[in-house]
Amino acid sequence: MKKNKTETEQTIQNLTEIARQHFTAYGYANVTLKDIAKEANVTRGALYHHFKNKKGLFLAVFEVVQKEIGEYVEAAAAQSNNSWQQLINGCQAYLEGAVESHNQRILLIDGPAILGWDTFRKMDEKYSMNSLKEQLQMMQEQELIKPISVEAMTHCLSGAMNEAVLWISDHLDQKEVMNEVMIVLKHSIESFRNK
Amino acid sequence: MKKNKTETEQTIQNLTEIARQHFTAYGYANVTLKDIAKEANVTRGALYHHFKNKKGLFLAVFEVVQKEIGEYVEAAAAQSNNSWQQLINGCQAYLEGAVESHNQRILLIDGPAILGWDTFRKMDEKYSMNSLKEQLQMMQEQELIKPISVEAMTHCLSGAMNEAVLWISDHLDQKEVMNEVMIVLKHSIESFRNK
DNA sequence: TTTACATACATACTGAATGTATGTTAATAT
DNA sequence: ATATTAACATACATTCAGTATGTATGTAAA
Repeated sequence: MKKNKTETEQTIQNLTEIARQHFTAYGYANVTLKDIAKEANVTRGALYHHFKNKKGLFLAVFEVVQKEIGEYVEAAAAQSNNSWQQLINGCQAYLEGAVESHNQRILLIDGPAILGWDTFRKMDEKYSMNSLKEQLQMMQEQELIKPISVEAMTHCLSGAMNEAVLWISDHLDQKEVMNEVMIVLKHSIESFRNK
Repeated sequence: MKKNKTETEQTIQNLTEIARQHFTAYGYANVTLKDIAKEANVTRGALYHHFKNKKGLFLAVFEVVQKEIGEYVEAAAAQSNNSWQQLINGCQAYLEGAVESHNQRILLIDGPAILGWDTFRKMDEKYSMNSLKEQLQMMQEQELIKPISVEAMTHCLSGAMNEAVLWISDHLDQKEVMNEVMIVLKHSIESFRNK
């Protein structure tokens, strides 16, 4: 019953994708591996063959989601060559990406709880938070930004955005609310400017 | 085996307190009701008599923790009669309270995941976030603060602080790191000032 | 080309933990 | 004095995660 590589790849991707849908819709605790396996037309045995355990499956999904958003942010930032504008673009893209794709639950709610804060932190730094930090770092080295702790700025901005995402996402007029958030963020960022 | 009211009260408080310790130390998913009941010298039956289910027990603990911190924040703010200073004091107190009491896990990690975002949000608004919002509201009405969305400011500040708490709490030099955060927060807050 | 082995699953079982239904005892209201 | 109900205990059902084992198939070396 051994399948060739592309078929195997397909099985894994199937499971990951279906798992993502389930985690997104119902939340980690309310998802059963049985249901996921069933929907993917395999048994739980197959699932356990490819993933260490339920947490392992979640981790795989989590990585996919973070990667997606990370790339979206980078792309948005790259559309300008003004440092300040890059920063703003990146922030806005992060909000948009996280809100629109309905990834909040995986990304911001279950993520820390299931993976544990330390793992979550490492992942977050690896993907989304890192590009923010590097941008700030770079701007500080160019003396565009005051000599404030870059780490502290990064965490505060990141935290503000994460909370904002959750807040925005349960509003009907998301565009409106997001604009309000962006105004606040712009003010904050502006307060870091070296005058 | 019906006990009088003070004894009953004691049972409930016992359970709540022991539960709090367990949730704090091990996290919601790694805590069993059996262990909690055992440590409180009752059976799970008693626990289920007083609390609807595991989530209900967690909710009770969560409320206690939030209330504690909320009061600490209010007290700190009340020590000044300058609006700006009240705001700063409140923020610092929140950081201190959340960091020092090792409540991060209950408050910021398991809270949203277990209670669900909507419940968590309501609780958060009821206790900690509400006083922040009212303070900002008041200051805006006095035209101390620019006409920016108070809600947006509140969420951004709150989010920044929550993330900061988690970041601070896995550092050895917490005082140092907290100071760095406070500098960032002060800058952000300052950017809201009406000039 | 056969043999040895690894891979990709399926099946069946175990164990832990939540939740529920029911029983029992003591306090309180009538 | 008695009925009722609160405060538990006990026993049972259920649901999943995880594990152990079995099996068929592909692959690579002898």
